[in-house]
Amino acid sequence: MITVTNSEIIITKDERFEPRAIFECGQVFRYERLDSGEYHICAGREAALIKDTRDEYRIITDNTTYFYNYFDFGTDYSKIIDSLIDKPMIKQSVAFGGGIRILRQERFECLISFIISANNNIARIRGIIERLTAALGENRGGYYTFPTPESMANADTEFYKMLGAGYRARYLVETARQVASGFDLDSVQSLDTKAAKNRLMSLSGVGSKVADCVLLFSYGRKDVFPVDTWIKKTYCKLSNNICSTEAMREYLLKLYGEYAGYAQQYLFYAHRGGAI
DNA sequence: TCCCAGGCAAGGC
DNA sequence: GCCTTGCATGGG
Repeated sequence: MITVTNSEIIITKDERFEPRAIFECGQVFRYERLDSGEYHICAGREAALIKDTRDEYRIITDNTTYFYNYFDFGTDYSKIIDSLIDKPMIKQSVAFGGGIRILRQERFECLISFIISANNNIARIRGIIERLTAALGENRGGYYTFPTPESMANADTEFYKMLGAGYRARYLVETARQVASGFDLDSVQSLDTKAAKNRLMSLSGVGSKVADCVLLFSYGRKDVFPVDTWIKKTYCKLSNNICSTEAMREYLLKLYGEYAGYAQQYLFYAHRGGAI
């Protein structure tokens, strides 16, 4: 059961909702696990604290409407799992990470985050994003908002190198400037998935994998299948030895169908986490 | 230490 | 079109 008040969202533990799985499955980077086991999460201009009590989780925030949508509480995950569970390779992954929810993230934040993610590791990605928000975000007393396209467009490549972005610095400048000067991220939603992907890939630093992640995590598209190095390593063997990135992506997309994006997250989290 | 990371762009064929 | 190569950085 999910209960919403004006200061918290309460989720009983029989729901598909597991903070550790949701935050540590690699879909998002602006979270912190506190010593208490609570999670502090920043998203766009908002923030929330997720508490774990004996019988329920409580999302403490002054914007419950935002986080109700952010955590995708309008979607029935048990139904999705039911439709996936008999497909190949999925059962153990769901047993491990069945509490994942695919977050509905801010588009620009998600785009920038996954440009930074290219050929990078999660610990470093988090550090770069943290320094980026501290430098260009707005201080809201305890946390920073994600920078606007305009503020990012006004910085130069040297600035992003200073944050540790390395050779991605140029991509960040170019993409921020494209978005700030008229590339309409919202209008991409009206396109079908293939056209939306091509549109996103016209941005600097956005290739097939980053575009899939952005579509999955901030456009609610589930007919995508991001293939990264972990998926590649694991599924070369399990995909009929179809091992080139694009061929594997097509194969797994077709195999899991309309819910491929969910399947991908369950598989990624379980395999990368070493559970399988 | 040395390998590697939620890949991409550019250049060669 | 497909394949190869170079790439900045720091975590483990």
